[in-house]
Amino acid sequence: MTDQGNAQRQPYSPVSPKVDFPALEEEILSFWRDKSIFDKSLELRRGGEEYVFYEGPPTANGKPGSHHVLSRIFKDIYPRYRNMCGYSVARKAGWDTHGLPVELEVERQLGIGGKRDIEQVGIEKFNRLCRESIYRYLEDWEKLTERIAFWIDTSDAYYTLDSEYIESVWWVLKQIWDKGLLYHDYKVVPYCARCGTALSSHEVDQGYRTVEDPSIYVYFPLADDPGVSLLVWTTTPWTLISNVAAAVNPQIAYAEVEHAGRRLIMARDLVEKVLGGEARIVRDVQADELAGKAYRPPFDFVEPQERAHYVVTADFVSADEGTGIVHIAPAFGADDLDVGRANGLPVINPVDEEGRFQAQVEPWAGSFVKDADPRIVEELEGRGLLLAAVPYEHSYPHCWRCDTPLIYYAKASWYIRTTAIKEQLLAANETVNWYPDHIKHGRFGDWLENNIDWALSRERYWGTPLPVWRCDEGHETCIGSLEELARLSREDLPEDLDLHRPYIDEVKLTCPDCGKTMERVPEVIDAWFDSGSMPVAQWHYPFENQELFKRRFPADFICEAIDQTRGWFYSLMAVSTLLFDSSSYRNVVCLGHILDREGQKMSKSKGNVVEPWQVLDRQGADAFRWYLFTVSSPWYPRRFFPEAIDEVVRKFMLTLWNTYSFFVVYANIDGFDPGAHQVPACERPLLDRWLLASLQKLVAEVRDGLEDYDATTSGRRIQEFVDDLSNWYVRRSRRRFWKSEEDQDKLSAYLTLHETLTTVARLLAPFTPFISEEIYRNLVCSVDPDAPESVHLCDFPRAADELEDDELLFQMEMARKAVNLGRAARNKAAIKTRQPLAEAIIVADAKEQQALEALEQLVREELNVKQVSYARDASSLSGIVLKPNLQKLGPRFGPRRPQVDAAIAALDPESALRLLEEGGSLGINIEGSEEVLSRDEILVEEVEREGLSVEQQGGRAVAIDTVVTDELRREGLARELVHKLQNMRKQAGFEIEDTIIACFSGSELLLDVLREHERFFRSETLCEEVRIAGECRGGYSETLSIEGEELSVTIDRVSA
RNA sequence: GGGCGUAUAGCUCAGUCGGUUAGAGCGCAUCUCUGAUAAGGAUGAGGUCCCUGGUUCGAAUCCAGGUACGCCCA
Repeated sequence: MTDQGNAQRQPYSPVSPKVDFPALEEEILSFWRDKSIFDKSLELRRGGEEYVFYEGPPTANGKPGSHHVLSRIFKDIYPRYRNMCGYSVARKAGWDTHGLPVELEVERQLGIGGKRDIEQVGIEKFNRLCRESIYRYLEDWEKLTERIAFWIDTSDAYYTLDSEYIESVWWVLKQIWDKGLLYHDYKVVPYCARCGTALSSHEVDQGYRTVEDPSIYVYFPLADDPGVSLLVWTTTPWTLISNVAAAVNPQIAYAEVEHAGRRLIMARDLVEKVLGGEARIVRDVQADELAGKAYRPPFDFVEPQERAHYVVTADFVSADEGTGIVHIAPAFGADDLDVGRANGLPVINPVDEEGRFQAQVEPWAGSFVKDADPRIVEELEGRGLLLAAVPYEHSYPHCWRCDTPLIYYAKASWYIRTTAIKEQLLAANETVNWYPDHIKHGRFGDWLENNIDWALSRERYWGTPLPVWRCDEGHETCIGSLEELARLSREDLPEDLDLHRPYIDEVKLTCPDCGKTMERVPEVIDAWFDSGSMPVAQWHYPFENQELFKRRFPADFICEAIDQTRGWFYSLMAVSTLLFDSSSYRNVVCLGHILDREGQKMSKSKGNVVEPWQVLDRQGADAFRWYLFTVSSPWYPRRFFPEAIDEVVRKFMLTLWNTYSFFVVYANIDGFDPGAHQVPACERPLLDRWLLASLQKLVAEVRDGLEDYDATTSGRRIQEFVDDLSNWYVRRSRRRFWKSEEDQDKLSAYLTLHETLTTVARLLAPFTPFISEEIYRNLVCSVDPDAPESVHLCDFPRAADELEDDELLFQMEMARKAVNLGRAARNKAAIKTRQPLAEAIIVADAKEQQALEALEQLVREELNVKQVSYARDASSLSGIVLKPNLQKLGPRFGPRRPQVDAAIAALDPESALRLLEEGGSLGINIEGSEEVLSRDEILVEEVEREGLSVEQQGGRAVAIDTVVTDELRREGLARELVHKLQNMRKQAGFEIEDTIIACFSGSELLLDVLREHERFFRSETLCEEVRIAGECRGGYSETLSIEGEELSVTIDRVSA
């Protein structure tokens, strides 16, 4: 260590207390880039135990938002932590590139809508545009990913559109096919006529809206008795054209009713609700009696091929609403199709794939079915078949992208029979740790319990083609590899065959069964199947990387938002259970959503979206990360707005930064090099040992938290520690760094603070990778050329047992509590801390007293008292006064009462009270006569003892002696002078280490104080010379006013 | 319509097994400390612990029903 004042060797880069975090982060980003730190961090741990992370591929179909920052930083922190713990943690990025959202983006771009338009454009061009659209947004994603320091290898990303990826997905499907679990069947599905595709259930639910539809009551006259009609209710008039039956429930009681000159049949319980009071019940009717009865259908555009238009029975018919008789159109309802199958009813479907009536429905041919509703209603009314039409408000699904009302439509689709592996799925789920754990048997477990077959196919263009080929004979084959495709192909495959449509559709196969030509079925598959296949497909398994796959299956950790329970969390588990009868992940963190300031969901349409760049450019990525890690449990929905981050910056980032900058400022002044000195921890002062003990506890707690995927608790603990570090350790130690002697005490302080800051930097590395890198590089790399060049190449700290010291932690806790109470007592007495006082009395039991005695000097300094003494209980700190109970004594003594008052006041309150409480009699002398007072004639009031100020809380108490003697006052004035001079130095713009000359004139009292405390004054203010009433030339002058005394002061720097 | 989750100070959040006067930070007011700090300390104002009912000696906490918001499903 060099002598202060000598030529300085500054070991560290100077640090400004003012810091621009975003600019700092940009510098660090380029350091990471230049030195390939991420790659080095992977290389460093190669060969270590694998910790496997799977990236759930985001759909790069738009710019990333704040919620993506949330998921990406949580995906970042645990792998970073494991990497620092020595695990080998590969981080392969991935992109979900297929699916309807991409197609819609391109449709918008082209200004077209619907499948017919797309086919006019041409599938080739359309799919090319889809591919380009993905790459356009990828750049935004990669930029954000780098900026928030999500370390993931985007250069080695998997893309679901790659041929290798598709080949693996085909292989997966082939496995399922071979198990007989892939099948083709008609089902009624929610269908968007505009997009020309069925929607999966998770797509459907995104578009429910409350709308008003017509609901109508229609007469179905009985064929053999047209005077009597079934009364049928429906909210989809357009489906009446496809009506083939009417269903009744055997459990419901029906009745024949007379109403407005007609005879009607309907559920008995609904008569009044539907028809009102005018209806008259003619007779009860059993459902059995109705079954089989034929009726006249409302429309006859289509001639049914099988027997139709009669009453059937079905359990799903309810008497909650409508009429208890349900019209059946198997083409347009799931229940209807089931009933139709059970009764051999025909499927009448005069609606094309765009949702328009076909030519045979002459009056409305070409109309979208729902648009035809009003005209259908008019027609029915005109023919006297309509009882009533009333507007009906209900929640109806709309296409989540184009907002077209969905229709339920019988379509042939491909399914995976996941219901066949339900037990295996449930068993696989048992092996998974869910965070939060209620998801496991709650939302996710329930979903598995109620599993339905996976509707796999989509009648679209931009997706992984379904690898099933079919010949005219109806033979089908599923292709599981390119090799197999080439083998069965009638022609040689082009070298660089694009496996997407339309190219794949041109590949014709030879049927292995009959030798005829096979063509591919037209469907592509659900994009969720792509992402669910990533454990194998990302490695092009099983065609390559068999070993790698084995090592990296299943994942130790995945992380997505809560909405993925039915999305990726499910598709991953379903695929791996189908293939390997195992879950593909062991731990899953399930994040909540980000809401706006009002707790409302962020959405473009509400305009309440917070753009991540707003935060990144202004407050920085570390602040953003720290906020999201620590503000609340990640699985709770959290409210978010940019100002919320300001607090994090002030409270945490700047506190840490200033502690760091404090160290650098003084270490540079002293040329402190940690490598050149050693003071064993056990020989360091108490405060240092306390900080180190406290740090060990922190390290252990942070590790525990991160092991348990709880970054929030770990982060909050670090924040508390940094607060203690800055506002207790550094504040308490300030003069140790600042003093001019260079002894073991000063060295200990430097060593302790250096060790602590570098440990905290390593602890923080997974949380806030930028600021920890800055601190580490400046504090470690500057002085140790052999140290790793980045904090991210360091080992995560381990608690050092030998530094732990629970007793010391307890002692400090006691001391800090005593100090807090003592300060409060000062405050109450309005005596500023700068004024020294004689004594503080602390109430403590024997154990606490022992603890306090160990830290007594610290307590004395903090409270600025000359002496600390102890008391066992608080009663000794306060006094009591006895007062006459006027209500009792007034009547008793009358006019003599003032003398009674005086006599009571003259008593020694403590002993008098003791006497009374022990049952003795208290005698007083009133004008010569002895009077005895009882306990209830006396009131006891507690008062503060003269000359003491007491503060207590929860059984603890501290009193301070408030008597300021002249000597104490003069000492206080000396400190006041020092304080003012320090402010002057700051005002004058002097450097911390500048020495000065000071000249004074004015108040004799203050000049006296100055003479008396000159040594103290000079050492505190680095003043080489005090000139009283002397001449000062130049420099900086002020006239100080201290307690009404005026003093002119001039200070000047002593040139070096 | 059903399932899951959330609701505590103006704001952001803690609150252990049901147990004393429900806490912290921010913000506000008053005071105070300070040659690292954009900071620190003290005090104060600020609470229908979402509502209703129940269990209990005792409920923010447990139970039932509701409300609002979010997610999932229909």
